[in-house]
Amino acid sequence: MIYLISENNNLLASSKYISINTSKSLELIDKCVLNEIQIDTETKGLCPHLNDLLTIQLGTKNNQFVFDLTTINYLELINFLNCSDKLFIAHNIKFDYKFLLSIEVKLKNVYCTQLAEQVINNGKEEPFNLASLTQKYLNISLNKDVRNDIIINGLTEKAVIYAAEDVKHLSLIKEKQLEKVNNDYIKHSVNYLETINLENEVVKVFSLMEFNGVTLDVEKWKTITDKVSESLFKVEKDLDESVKKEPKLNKYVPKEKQLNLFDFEERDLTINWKSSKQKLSILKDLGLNIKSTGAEILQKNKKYEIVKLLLEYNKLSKLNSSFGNNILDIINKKTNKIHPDYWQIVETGRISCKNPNLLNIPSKGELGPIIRSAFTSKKGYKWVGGDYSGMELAIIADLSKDDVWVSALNNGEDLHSKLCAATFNIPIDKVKEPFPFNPSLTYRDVQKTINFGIAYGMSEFKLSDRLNISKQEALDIINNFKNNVPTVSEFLEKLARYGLRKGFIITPPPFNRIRYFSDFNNYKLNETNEKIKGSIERKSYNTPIQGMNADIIKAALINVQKEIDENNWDAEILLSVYDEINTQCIEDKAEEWKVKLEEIMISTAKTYIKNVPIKADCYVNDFWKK
DNA sequence: CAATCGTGCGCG
DNA sequence: AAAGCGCGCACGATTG
Repeated sequence: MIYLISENNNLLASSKYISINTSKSLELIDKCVLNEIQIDTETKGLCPHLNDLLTIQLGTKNNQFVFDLTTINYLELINFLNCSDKLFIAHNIKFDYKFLLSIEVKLKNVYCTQLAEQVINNGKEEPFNLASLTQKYLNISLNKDVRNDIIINGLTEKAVIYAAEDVKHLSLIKEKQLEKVNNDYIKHSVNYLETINLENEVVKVFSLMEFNGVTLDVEKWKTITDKVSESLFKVEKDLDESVKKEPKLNKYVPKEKQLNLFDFEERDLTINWKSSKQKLSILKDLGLNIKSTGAEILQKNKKYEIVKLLLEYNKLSKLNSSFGNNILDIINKKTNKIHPDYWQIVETGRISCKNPNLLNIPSKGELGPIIRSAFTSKKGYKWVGGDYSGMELAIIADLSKDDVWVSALNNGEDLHSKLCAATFNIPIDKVKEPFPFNPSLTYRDVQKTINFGIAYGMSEFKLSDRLNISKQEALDIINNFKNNVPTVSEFLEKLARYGLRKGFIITPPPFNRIRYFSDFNNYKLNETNEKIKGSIERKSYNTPIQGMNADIIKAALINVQKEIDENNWDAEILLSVYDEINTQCIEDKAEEWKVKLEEIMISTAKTYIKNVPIKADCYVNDFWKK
């Protein structure tokens, strides 16, 4: 049965549903709903700050309630939602949650059928939109065409029925999903229910983060981007000039330009230095034997002036395009803040971010910290942020239980230096001396490359390339490394064997996040295909480590938000970048909050990583620091 | 002319 | 570029 709660006279007379008032409907809901209730919203657009919330639908399999917010007084409904301890089930709940925030509703318990589906089929190429799930699990086809109708025509009879339909099937879908989780547990001894719970908790934090947004100091940003484009322009001219001076590149200089002494144009060459193809052709004509124009290759040919300039040009060009004034167009007209879209689950369990991507804002080099400093806390508030240090190394130590790694971290030794001394068989006080095969690096630099690289399946090809040494030398170093930390090597190889045997890999307990390898079937068809095999092996190495890191940071976000809510901190989480959590807090509490934040980050990680110490460093500032 | 692909690089 | 993992974005080149 469909119930409509509306004051719209055009709708009230239909025989297809029953019209009742809010009190009566909430009474009914309380009576017929035991512990879970399905929820959905219809809105005038995608932005909770700019577009109105039109309806809220609550429902069970048998009864659906459509609240027409455009005509009723919904205070009572708000109160009901805020106080309810029931589990609210929705598909893509982050969307609805943000719109509920706009009318000051915060649901306590939620289950998102989309997130659950993503967890269950993580890595498989299966659709997870509502229509697909309804089809797949219940063999019912949903008609989604009416959605745009609501935006154009408002609530019609057809729309009421459609809106009700959306809160009819989610409970059953949830049931089927949990059945599948249970079956997988029986079949593979993998229980990723904990991951589903984690995602359903942390989605509330991501909703808040998106809703609250981040402040960008526009004037500061413009000053920086102006400086970048000015430098870019200069380097471009220098590049043009050096082409004109180089006889080998004569063909890029038009004849008439060569003779023209009174050239008043800004540029007289037509080379597009943004074009990889043109760059490659020019560098080849200059005499370089290269196959691509990536930074790593250019770095090795810096004896050419043009290459040096090109490296500088590429850097500035990247900053100018990817981190230029485009971002200003994304600033919300109403809040004057940036509200990015988080994608909550990528294959390893990490998040991603777009419109704009706040996970790759520059932090390195001369300009990085300046660029980040344009992200500020709001007036009267301090930016309180922090990050875990060496989390992935700690995870490797914790999971492998390798004596060398574990004891180094437990004794507060420098892991890179210690391993370095072992790999190269040199005294520990000599690790910062130049690496003989490539004196621009130290032994310790080389070891760092290995520690982060080998653990993810880096081969002698890449290592030799990276360090400018022969394949044999690289191979010797790798073997030496492996012999010195055999437990780490065994641990990683075990993961690779598991991945190749099962076609999926899981992150460590308690989360046991599963990741299927979509190319596993291709591997089974031809097990000698080293390309696919190698790829699965490397993903098997990397996923548990990167994934556990992601699981932990999500748990930390949940705990930080819990602390804010339970103890009424005047603070909010602004953004989380891999192993960073950034918040803002009212000025006079900021120092206290910093201590608390650090404490929560550390204690959260400690509940999952038990064999080695965990460090987090937090700070109080006026803006984002690196 | 729009859609898609390829290259390259920002972050961890 | 097959040969370290995970992303999103911009731009040029190609395709249809």
